[in-house]
Amino acid sequence: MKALALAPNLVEQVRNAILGEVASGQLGPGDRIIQEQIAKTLGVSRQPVQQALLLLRNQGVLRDAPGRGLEVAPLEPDQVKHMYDMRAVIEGLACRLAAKHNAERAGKLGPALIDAGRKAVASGSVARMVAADLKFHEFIYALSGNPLVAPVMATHWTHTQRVMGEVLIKDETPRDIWNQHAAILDAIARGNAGKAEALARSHITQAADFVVTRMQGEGRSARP
Amino acid sequence: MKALALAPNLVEQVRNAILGEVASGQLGPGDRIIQEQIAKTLGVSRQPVQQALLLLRNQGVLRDAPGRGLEVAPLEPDQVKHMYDMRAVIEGLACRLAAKHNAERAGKLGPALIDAGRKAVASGSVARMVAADLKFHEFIYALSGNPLVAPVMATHWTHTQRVMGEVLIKDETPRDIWNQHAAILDAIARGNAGKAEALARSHITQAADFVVTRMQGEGRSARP
DNA sequence: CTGTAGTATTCTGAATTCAGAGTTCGATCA
DNA sequence: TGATCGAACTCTGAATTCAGAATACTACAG
Repeated sequence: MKALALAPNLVEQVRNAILGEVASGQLGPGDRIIQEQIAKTLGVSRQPVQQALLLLRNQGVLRDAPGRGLEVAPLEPDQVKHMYDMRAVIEGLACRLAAKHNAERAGKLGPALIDAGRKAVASGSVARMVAADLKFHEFIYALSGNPLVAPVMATHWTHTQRVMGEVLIKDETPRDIWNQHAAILDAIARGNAGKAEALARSHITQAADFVVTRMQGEGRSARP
Repeated sequence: MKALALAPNLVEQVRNAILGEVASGQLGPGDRIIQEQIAKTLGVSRQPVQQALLLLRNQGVLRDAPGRGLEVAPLEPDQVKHMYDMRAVIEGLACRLAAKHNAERAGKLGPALIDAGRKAVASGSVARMVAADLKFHEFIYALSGNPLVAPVMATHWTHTQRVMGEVLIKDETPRDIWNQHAAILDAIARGNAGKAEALARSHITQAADFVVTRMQGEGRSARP
């Protein structure tokens, strides 16, 4: 049995709520964040809100707007590029470790995720595609056996969702993402650590190029 | 001019104070963290303390001790190994980027840091050695031009200081760290991104092996 | 002497209150 | 008409207070 689930903090709930607003575009870059307003909306006091905001600021989702509190951080193409650079090497590490330590588990459980992903693409729903993508990568983070990977990447996925929200909504995105995923999984399952790492890196790098180009084409994030 | 330095938060000060206690060994693994106690000691209310603790918990310096609040996270060799794995790839990224974008600046400003480091080793002071080490690496983070690197690595350095405090105090540590640093710097200055990355990785990996072996030899962290 | 039940204490999460800094709007003067 | 000074308001950081939960201690029974 799962035993006693530790109480879901108000702080955590608030954090997720705000994160959701940002990722879904309800809150756009530059929008001001007012503690009391959020507190009232969510029906809690300012205390947990303040803590959640502190966390989000430290993650880079929000940033100081000196004199007027916090605001949603803008999504500069440069920033996104930096983000993806980081993601590429960490993802590479995860794949390398997964190949080294969990090859057979990858071979056993991975194909189902690939299938699910391809089905999501077929469905045409961006949300489902992102979800399947996330699931595949989280699977690899778990296989890596390094508990530090997942939390760091969670931050990056937050931003990724924002990028998706702002850039990819009205776009054909499939490309051959899932072929790449399949190739990565294959390398891991064969225990080929070096190849797995290299493939993962170029997978992320390609995604980065795609997204950044798209963003620049859009003439950066618009504000009403 | 530097303009108005943004107010030094109570939260930040509290965070640094606690971090210092942990890094210096005043607070050892497993020690309980009592909000009110810290608040009284530092002469502030519990509010900023609580926020600082939240941050430290998210960084992994503290961890939940269900039912009795927070405690200083133990330093398991496995954990340290994972930490260094992460550090290795990020450090590799930083060096690669530095070589790509800031080769000549590295050649101009780097040698002074190498000298300073060798002098620190000669002085025999562990604290100075760690400080010089940190300074060299921070220099590279700056050269990388990726603003996400430094913050992530700051976390790792916190832990590194703890490891140093617990493991290396009574140890001869020089080895050829600064020769390795010199080699890395050279590769960066020549713009050889691939080599810089590879050297950085093996540099960190070696350090990891050294530290982890030492920790296991010590029979993990002692509690009185 | 050991195990259990009950009580008292301690500590945390959350709400409320307080004080200070900054901004914005309006009025007055050039 | 435009600019500057000033007052009121808004928002944040920090302190204080409140309520609930878990632990530890003590007393009692077996």
